[in-house]
Amino acid sequence: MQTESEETRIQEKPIDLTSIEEGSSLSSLSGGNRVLKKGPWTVPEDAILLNYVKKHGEGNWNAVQKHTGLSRCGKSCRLRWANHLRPNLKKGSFTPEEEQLIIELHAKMGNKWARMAALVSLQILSDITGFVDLDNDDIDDIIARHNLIVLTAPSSRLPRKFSNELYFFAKKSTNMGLVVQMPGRTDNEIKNYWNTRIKRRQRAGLPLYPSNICYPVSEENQQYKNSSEYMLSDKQPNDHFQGSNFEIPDTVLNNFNATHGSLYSASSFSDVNVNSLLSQSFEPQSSTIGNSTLSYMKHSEKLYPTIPSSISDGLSTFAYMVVEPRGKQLTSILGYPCDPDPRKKNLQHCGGAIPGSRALLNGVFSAPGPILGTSDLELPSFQCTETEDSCWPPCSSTLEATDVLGNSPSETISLQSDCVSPRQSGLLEALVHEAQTISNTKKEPSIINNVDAYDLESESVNETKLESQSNPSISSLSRSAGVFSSSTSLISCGSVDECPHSNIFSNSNNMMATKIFSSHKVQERGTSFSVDFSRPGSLLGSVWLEYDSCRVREYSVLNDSFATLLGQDLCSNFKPVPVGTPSLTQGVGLDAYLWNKMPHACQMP
DNA sequence: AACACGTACAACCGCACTCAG
DNA sequence: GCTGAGTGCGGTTGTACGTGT
Repeated sequence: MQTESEETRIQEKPIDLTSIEEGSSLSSLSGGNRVLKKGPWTVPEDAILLNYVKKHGEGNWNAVQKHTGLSRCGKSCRLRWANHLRPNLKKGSFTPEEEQLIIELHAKMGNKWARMAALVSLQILSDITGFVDLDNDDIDDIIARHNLIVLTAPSSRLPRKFSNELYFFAKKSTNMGLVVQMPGRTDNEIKNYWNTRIKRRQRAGLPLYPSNICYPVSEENQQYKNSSEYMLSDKQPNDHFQGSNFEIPDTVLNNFNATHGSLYSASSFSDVNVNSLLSQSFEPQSSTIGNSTLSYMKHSEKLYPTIPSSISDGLSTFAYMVVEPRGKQLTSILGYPCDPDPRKKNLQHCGGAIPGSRALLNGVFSAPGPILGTSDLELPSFQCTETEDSCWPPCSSTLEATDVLGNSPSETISLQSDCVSPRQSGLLEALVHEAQTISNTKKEPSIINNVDAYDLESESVNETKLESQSNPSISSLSRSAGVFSSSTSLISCGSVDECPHSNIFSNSNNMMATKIFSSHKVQERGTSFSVDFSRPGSLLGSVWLEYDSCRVREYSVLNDSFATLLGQDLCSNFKPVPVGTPSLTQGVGLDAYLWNKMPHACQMP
């Protein structure tokens, strides 16, 4: 927490490293006699770190000092980023619902702050979107009973670089999918909250857990310890939760089904993406990508009445991408103040780009983001709040397409695709197909990524033209391609007819092999699905696509995250769950994998 | 106004884990 | 298999702020 006086003091400092180092009254020596500053971060330091992440992405924090001269150790940089600079952090007081959830989670999990943070963030997602009303139920049970496929992992098992705020949801038998990067609470927040709460309660002589938290902590924790897969364990210790009446609002789903639409949701599609845009201004804008222009809509429900208000209400925090069915517009609904300007509607067919995404294209990309020093950002943190519509608003900046590795924009990716129709197919399925397509066509050396030709009406997975650069990662992903799908359409990642070039972005340098989850159902029907999760664009990028331009570059660290999450070895480790295999998802399709039921690679040991 | 105390939060520290070489 | 770098997590500490006396 930075006080006003402190902030004033900080802002008086010039933004140069000298001042930072000179101001290191609290400093220590590290290796090489490098003086490392301790204590509160200053605005210049934040700017340096932000700029670094913008250029290089997350990770390799120790390199920050080397590359920027910032007198902070890598751990400090990571912490600062994770707890304050990272976009989509929800700050402010905990809501009663959050508090209740924390209590429950702590009763079940103990001091697993990071994991609790992820789950609390999930609740936040629920609150905002209305898509998943967790209603304090056990999340695993919810996921199972509602046929959700969830790609998430307890943060402790997440591979490196994977944002533990990143979740993927897919409602089976629908065309809906959610890819969400949680506007979450940090573990530190929850930890602090809990500690203060404990102290308060202890001081007041109150029991640690309210009476409605009836399961003993020790027992739960013991079970938790015994289960390496708590989060999505087969049998949760609190099975009494299963009696809860959780329901995903079918109306939400039906609305989309009615239009054969699909929904993506993402609050932030890339930490780095957004972060990279921090220097951008806040101004509504449209984006031009190739021949396409992206538009942002402020009031999505007006333009797209099928979007439940509960969802649209959350657009200030989340970015949603609605993928309309074939013959309809592909519309991006971004979780930022969108421009209802009808003049920009003509751009909708071109799909969308996520503000802040690094999915920068050859065209002009609208990159929303606060400008340091020009926005009313809360200092020292830049995180969004639920109600901050101004968080990551569109801006009229043009970003040079530069990937996380600093590759030049000229290193573009040529994408070609036949139009995708999400009808009768889920985005995920389309993605699965995409990966397969990649696998089948990876031999084409000149282009990195493919674009799906995914005729959902016929459920054919042909007509896809993949032009993929000869890339080891592609090969890797192809080899590791597995299946992650259900018999029904899960996610429609495709574009529409008007968008013949559904492009997925990929950073060849960061591309990782695919991890694909297989449904026995899929295998039963012999469908060879494969999802290129090394190109999270398959999950995400496909909706913030460049449609007209055939050359795209993937700058999304989110993609990296997905790729990392999905890893490189899943396929090899993956063992399809046999039909009839007992599952926690009793009565639920086995393709609704929970973590402990997912392919091994999903279960980070 | 000054002080003490409690609260909230940022940041640091130590340990453990992962992964590449 | 070993080692070191990088990273994540939980515990702890430091500090600013609010409030009551």
